Amino acid sequence: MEVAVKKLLKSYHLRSTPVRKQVLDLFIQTSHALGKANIEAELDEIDRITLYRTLRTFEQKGIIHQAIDGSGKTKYALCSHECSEHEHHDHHAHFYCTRCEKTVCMNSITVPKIDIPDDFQIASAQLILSGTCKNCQR
Amino acid sequence: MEVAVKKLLKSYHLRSTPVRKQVLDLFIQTSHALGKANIEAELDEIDRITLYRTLRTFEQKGIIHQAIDGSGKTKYALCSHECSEHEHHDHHAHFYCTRCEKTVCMNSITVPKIDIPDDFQIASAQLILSGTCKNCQR
DNA sequence: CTTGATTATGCAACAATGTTGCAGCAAAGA
DNA sequence: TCTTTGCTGCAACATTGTTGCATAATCAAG
Repeated sequence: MEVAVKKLLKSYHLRSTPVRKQVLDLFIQTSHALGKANIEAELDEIDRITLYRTLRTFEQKGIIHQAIDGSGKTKYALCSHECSEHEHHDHHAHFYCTRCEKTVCMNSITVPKIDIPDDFQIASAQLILSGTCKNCQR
Repeated sequence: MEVAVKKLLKSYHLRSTPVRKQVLDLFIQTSHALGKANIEAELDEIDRITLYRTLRTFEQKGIIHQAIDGSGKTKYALCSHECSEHEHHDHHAHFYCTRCEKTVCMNSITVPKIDIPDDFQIASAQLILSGTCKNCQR
């Protein structure tokens, strides 16, 4: 897997550095979206600023996307394969569990077609769902 | 109008203070959502912490709601009349213009019914649209 | 109109997050 | 191995979020 991550980075024209490999690997192994605090907790000793820039770079390259969930914290999740540097395709829903505070991408749910006044040009649409997830229900 | 704002505050069981009147008045006169920085710029000399608490209070009482727009900044807008302390009804879309960075509520657009896996209990749903608004198109 | 109970304000202080500049170091290809 | 290019980590600072506390203002009762 070490090799896979390396290849992945290379395919995005990014250098394989320890930080990037760790962060990317963490995203691959995690099923929910991750905030900076989460990542810093998982990867001890990681530099705050380097992480900030790593996430920014990954986002620009289309490796990860922001998972806006209304929690006020910026979270990120792996993009689906159609994302690229030039176009993000994160038009799926994000579900935020208010109990465990985890956010997951729901790739199966895409944002329905919306009827908009002509005055507005829509470039992207996102759907935020919140409630309680399976694990948090009794 | 001075009187109207006062009455409005009273109807929410809030004391009429200069700060609250100013902030509420600003919301009434503004057609788009406002972030803390916007408000501080408009109302010079306003105390940062007081503003923070004022917004929190207004939100709790159902006077304003957060307009999440993916910009990373928390913005607020007036609630429609159906909101109360106990239930927010901000299930309309928010449109974020990436050029002028203004966010507007689109009360006419409600979030469509979504088909969700049984595992999840949805408590609320929000729709974020972004692109360019009328003014920012040439 | 005064007064007293209650609530709001503003300051201090701190945490978390976002952001840039820069010097030194590491990666990738020649 | 060397050189170029890009990444890292530190310093430094801005913005936002948040709580405690003493003082001041509001509002209703008298």
